[in-house]
Amino acid sequence: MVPPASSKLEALRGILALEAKKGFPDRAVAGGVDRFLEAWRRELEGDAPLRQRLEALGLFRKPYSALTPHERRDLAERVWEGMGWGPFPAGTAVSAPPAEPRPSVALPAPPSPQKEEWPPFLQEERPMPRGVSLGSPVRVVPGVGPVIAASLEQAGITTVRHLLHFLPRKHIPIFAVADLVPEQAAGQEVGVVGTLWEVRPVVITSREGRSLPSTEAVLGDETGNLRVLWFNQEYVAKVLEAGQRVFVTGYLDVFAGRRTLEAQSFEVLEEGEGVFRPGVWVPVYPSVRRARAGAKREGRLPDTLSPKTVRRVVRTALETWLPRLHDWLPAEVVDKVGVLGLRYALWGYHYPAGPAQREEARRRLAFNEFFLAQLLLLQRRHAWREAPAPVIQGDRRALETFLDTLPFRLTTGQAKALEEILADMAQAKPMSRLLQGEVGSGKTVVALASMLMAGTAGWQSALMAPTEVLAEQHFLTIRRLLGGLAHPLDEEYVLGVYLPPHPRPLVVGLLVGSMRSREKGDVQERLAQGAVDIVVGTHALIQEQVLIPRLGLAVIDEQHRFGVLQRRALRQRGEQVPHLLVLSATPIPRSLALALYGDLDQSVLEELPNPRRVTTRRITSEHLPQAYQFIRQQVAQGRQAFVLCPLIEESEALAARSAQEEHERLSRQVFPDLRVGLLHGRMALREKQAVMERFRKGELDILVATPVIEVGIDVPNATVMLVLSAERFGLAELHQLRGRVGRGRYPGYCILVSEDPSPQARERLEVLVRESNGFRVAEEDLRLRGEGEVLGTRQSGLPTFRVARLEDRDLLALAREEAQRLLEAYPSLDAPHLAPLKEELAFFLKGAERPEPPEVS
DNA sequence: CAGCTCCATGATCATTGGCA
DNA sequence: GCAGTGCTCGCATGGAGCTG
DNA sequence: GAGCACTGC
Repeated sequence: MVPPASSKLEALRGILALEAKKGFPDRAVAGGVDRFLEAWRRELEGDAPLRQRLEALGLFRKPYSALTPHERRDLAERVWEGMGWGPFPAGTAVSAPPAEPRPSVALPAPPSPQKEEWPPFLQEERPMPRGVSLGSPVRVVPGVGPVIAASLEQAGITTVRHLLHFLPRKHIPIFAVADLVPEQAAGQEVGVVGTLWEVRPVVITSREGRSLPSTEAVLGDETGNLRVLWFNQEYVAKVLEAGQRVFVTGYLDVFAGRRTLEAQSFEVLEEGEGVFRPGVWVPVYPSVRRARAGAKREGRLPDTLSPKTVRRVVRTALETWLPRLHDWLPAEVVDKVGVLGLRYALWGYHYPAGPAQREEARRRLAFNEFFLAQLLLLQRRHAWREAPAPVIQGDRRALETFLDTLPFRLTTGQAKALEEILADMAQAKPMSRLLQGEVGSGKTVVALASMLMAGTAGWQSALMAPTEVLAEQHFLTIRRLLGGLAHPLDEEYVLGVYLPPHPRPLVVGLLVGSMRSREKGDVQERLAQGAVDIVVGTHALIQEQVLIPRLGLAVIDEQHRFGVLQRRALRQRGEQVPHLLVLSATPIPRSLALALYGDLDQSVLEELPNPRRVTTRRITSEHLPQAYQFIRQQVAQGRQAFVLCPLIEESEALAARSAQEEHERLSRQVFPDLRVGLLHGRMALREKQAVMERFRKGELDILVATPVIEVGIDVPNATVMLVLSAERFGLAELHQLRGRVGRGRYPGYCILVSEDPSPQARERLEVLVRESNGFRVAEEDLRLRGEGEVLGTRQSGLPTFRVARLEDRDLLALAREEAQRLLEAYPSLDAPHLAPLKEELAFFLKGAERPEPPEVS
């Protein structure tokens, strides 16, 4: 029921004290003191003695708001003494007589007046209790029983260490009441800490007439008061009572002119719980699914652990373990780099006392990621290069022959990269090199030249692509590049060329899963006999029982996907460790490449052999007719056009369908008079080859395609690239795609069609309109994805970077340096004092094993 | 298209009465 | 294992955006 | 009010 009216005495006391402190501005109660008084007076009907007493003191005589500050002070003092509350709090002087109450805007209200202090318990140094360590199961955390433990484990959190590293999804800022203005708190969940002055049940009738038994409360801190409302939660009124200190989160709303907090959760605070105070950010963790315990009544059991539970568990883990946490990063590194100690970083990432703390904490954790990653990469590199590789010195004259038959000359970049590769292969140490350059920069030529050279030296090579489609593309490209040579052998899947003065023809074979088994067997057999010098394929190459006895050079086209694990598998493929060349089509800024490919040397193809002139524009589908008109014009001038339909990842079928539909539509309705072709990944290789051939020859005017054409199509006469649903593509991908046009004598046009009105989507695409340099596009892309989407995720068999960001390049460089230094001193990290580090490294590495997708189809 | 998660929303009143 | 005690946590629903 | 952790058997 309604609390007795007298319980409001405490509230009144608080209000008066607060008014006194601030100089009687009538701001202690949202909506004015009068609002409070009036409501109260009504309730006092049932308590005549008290009412009379108060009236005698003059409390209800005139509206509070009508009094001058001096009169208010007199009144307050009178009431205070009259009620026997002891000496009246002196407070500040009455607010300066600019008689008018200050306009509320004049309150500047610094958002977080507190200093960002660290909780003192972090400094304590306590020994780890016996039998317990960071690796102990979560069960050992006080408050975690079988159910919670099982739930956490299901979410991949099995040990205390996991708990400490279970990072918040976001934070809820705690505000001082006065700072809680709609402009500050708009839309986001906010927290407030304060004392309850009043709690009462209210019934709210929803618009549809349902009645929601709810709870209303007034909460105050030193800066003001706030109405708090719990919809449909009557029990709150029974649980909370006036006088308690609570922490409440919710959404700020202004209803009928009053600020109201729509509560989401609350927590009663014990005395001295200092964690919750204005300025601090409270973590919100990803929700954890509740483990279905013994099939107890499933009725009305939320199937997720409550956020509060998760928060509590993590917090007790932090509080219990941080004081005993030993920083595994050597102290001199911590000092030199100038990052926080591990304890502070972990605490600060969970419960930062302000933005500065959070950023500092984040930087330390980012450094962790970089540092551990570098250790892994460097170790990996070391391991790779430990075993001897064949010394390969090809026939230079044969190389000349090949280069001479090309319709173009190598750029200086290509020539340089090739020399680097050849030099590496001539060493007895396995090459470990990354060749970077966007599509069209001529990576394939370089790779092919290298493989041919290996062939002339009597060694086999394998070129591996992440998907069958790409493997086929590579094969076709190679076939074209070898076009100028004599072909003693020219089958669908096998191709042989003479490379004078090398006496024996060099044979290139294709090997992908979808080939007929007879042909597959054929290629495999020849491969095993050493009769195929260069094999192009997918993982099938290394996963199935394919023997490549004289494998000397492995080239991996790392289209974002290929993991280090596969690289490792390569090792066992031949009789020796092959040289390794990794191709990457995504230009990555050099500094960043270290983070992902730190185990590889780098060759970069910066310039394009044929700089394109491509004009790029962004339109919405309203303007499609004009775009079609434009295509029509170009075709009339003898040019050709691509129309690209998005590939929805993992769903070749869908993409094929949408491409089919588009093809249908264009050929029937839009361009019935033109020759429109269709190309998608589901078509048989033979068909694809035929379609592309026709397009190349100019027998088709328009080619509707899926991103199959990303690689390998080179049709100088094509000038228009129309991309539908462009927002579904990555920027780098789009950049590559537009590289498909404007290759010949004619300028190219890229038209990006996108409906997405969001500013982000627009800005992304605008980058392409503005930038023509692939590296800069990539950089912009990374920058825009920034914040949340970090370093391109699971690129190279490394764990995902979770907190590291692009802006942390400085840290990356430092991490690399320190990792190198450390490994020089302790190559296998065996020193006793590095044991914790090794342990952490293992923990970090585990993050890499899980997300590696099997990648079979 | 489905199945998840996450996130936002959900609602009002009463201001009197009248005298040493 | 099992029961008893004492603790903490506790709304409902619909729409939106993401992943498979 | 229910589930859960924890305690003591």
